[in-house]
Amino acid sequence: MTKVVKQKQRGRPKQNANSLTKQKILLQATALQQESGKVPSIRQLAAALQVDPMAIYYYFDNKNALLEALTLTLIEGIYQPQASELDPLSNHFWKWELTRLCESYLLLLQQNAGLLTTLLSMKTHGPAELFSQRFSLILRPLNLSQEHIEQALHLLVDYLHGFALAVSCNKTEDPLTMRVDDKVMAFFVDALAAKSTG
Amino acid sequence: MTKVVKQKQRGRPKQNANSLTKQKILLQATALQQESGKVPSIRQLAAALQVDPMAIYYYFDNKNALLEALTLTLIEGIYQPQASELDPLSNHFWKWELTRLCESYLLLLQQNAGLLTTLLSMKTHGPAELFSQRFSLILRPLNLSQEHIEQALHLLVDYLHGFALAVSCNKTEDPLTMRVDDKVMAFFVDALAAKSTG
DNA sequence: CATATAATTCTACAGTGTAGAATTATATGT
DNA sequence: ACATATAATTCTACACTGTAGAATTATATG
Repeated sequence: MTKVVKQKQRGRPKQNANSLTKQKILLQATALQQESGKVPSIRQLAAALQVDPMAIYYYFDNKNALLEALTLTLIEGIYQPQASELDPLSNHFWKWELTRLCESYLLLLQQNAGLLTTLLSMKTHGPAELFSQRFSLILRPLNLSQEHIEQALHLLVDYLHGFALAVSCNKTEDPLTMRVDDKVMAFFVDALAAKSTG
Repeated sequence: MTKVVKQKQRGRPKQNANSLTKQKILLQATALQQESGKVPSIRQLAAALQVDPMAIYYYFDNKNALLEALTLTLIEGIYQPQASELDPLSNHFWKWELTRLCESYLLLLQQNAGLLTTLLSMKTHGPAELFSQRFSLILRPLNLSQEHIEQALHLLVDYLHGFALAVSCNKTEDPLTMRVDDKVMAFFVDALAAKSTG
C-alpha cells in the first residue's frame, strides 16, 4: 500500500506547463470572492488554482499585499462620469451622475465585502483619489467652493463606507443588489444644491 | 523528572475560591481591549483571568455572544443630552449637544475598534435605538419632519461608522483621541438648520 | 447515601497565515 | 560543456485561532 495522496512534482516546473502569474491568482481570487462573498483563505485559493499554498507567496509578499493588489484592480471599474458641463441638461444631470457614481461604488463594496478594511488601510491613496476626482468632476456645474466640495466628499465617502459595512454585516444571503438609499441621497443632494452658486 | 507545567486543580472549585462571573470576564475583556486596541483572543483573555480558555465558554455560548454582551455594556455610556427644549440658549445649544453626542459615540467606537462589526451584525437594535432617541431629542427644537429626521439620522450614523472604521484602519498608535471632523459636522449641521421650521 | 448538577480543566481538531528548507528546471558565465 | 546562479515550485512545520467533547471535582438535591 503506497501513499497515494496528492504529491505533485516538486521544484520548478517545465516550461510547457502553464505557470502561475499574478493575473491568474488575482482572477481566481475575485472569482472565489464573488462566489462565497468573503475573502478566501490562501489555502482555498491555492486549492482552486491546483497549486501549493506557498506558491502564492512567490508572487505576493503576504496576504495583505495580495488583497491590496486585488482592490487596486477592482477599484478601476467604478463609474466614469460623462463630461457633464457640456450637456444641455446639466442642471439636473449632476444628480443623476452622482447617484450612478455612488451606486457603482457601493456595488463594488458589496460584491467584495471584506476588502473595505484593506482599502482603508492602504498607504497609496489611489482609490480615494479616483473617487474624489470623479466626484469633483460631477459637481463642477454647481460652482461650489473648494472647501464645500471637500466637506461634502468626506461626508459622502464615509457615509458610503459605513453603509456598505452595515449591509455586509447583515448577511442575509439574498442576491438582492444593494441600492443606495434614495432618501438619504436626496437629503445630501439638497444640501449640496442649497450651497450652489452656479 | 516530573511534569511541572501549570496543571491547575481540575473540576469544580471549592466555594471559598473566588469563581468566574460574566462580569469579571467582560471587565477583563474591556481592559485588554483598551490596552491592545483590538479584540483579545479567548486564550489571551483566559490567560489574563488565570483560567482555562474553555471556562469562558461556560458563561458565553461562543465568542460572538461575548462580544455582543461587551458592546451592550459599552453602548450605554454614550452622551445623555440635557433637556434642551427648556434651555434659553436652545437655538444654538442643539449644535453643541449634537457634537457632544457624536464625539462620545466616536470615542467609544475608537476605544473599542473591532466591535463595530459586532455592533452592526447584532439582531437586537438596542444600540441603534439609543443613539436614535438621543439624536431625535437633540433635534426637537428644530421642528423637522419625521422623514427629514430619519434621513439625517441615517446619514449621520453611517458617516460616523465609516469615519470610525477609517480611523481604526490607519493604525498610527498615537493615543491622540479621535475628534469628529468639525468641518464636515458644520456642513451637516448647516443642512439641518436649513430645513428647520422652528 | 446515591444521584444530579455546576463549574472547571484537558485534549484534540480543523482552520488560519507564513517562515524555512528542499527540490527541480532553466539561464548564465567561463 | 560544465559549474554555478537563479526561478518557480512543493513540503514540513510553527504558532496562532475558535471550540467540541470528555474528564474531573465540588456542591446541591432526593
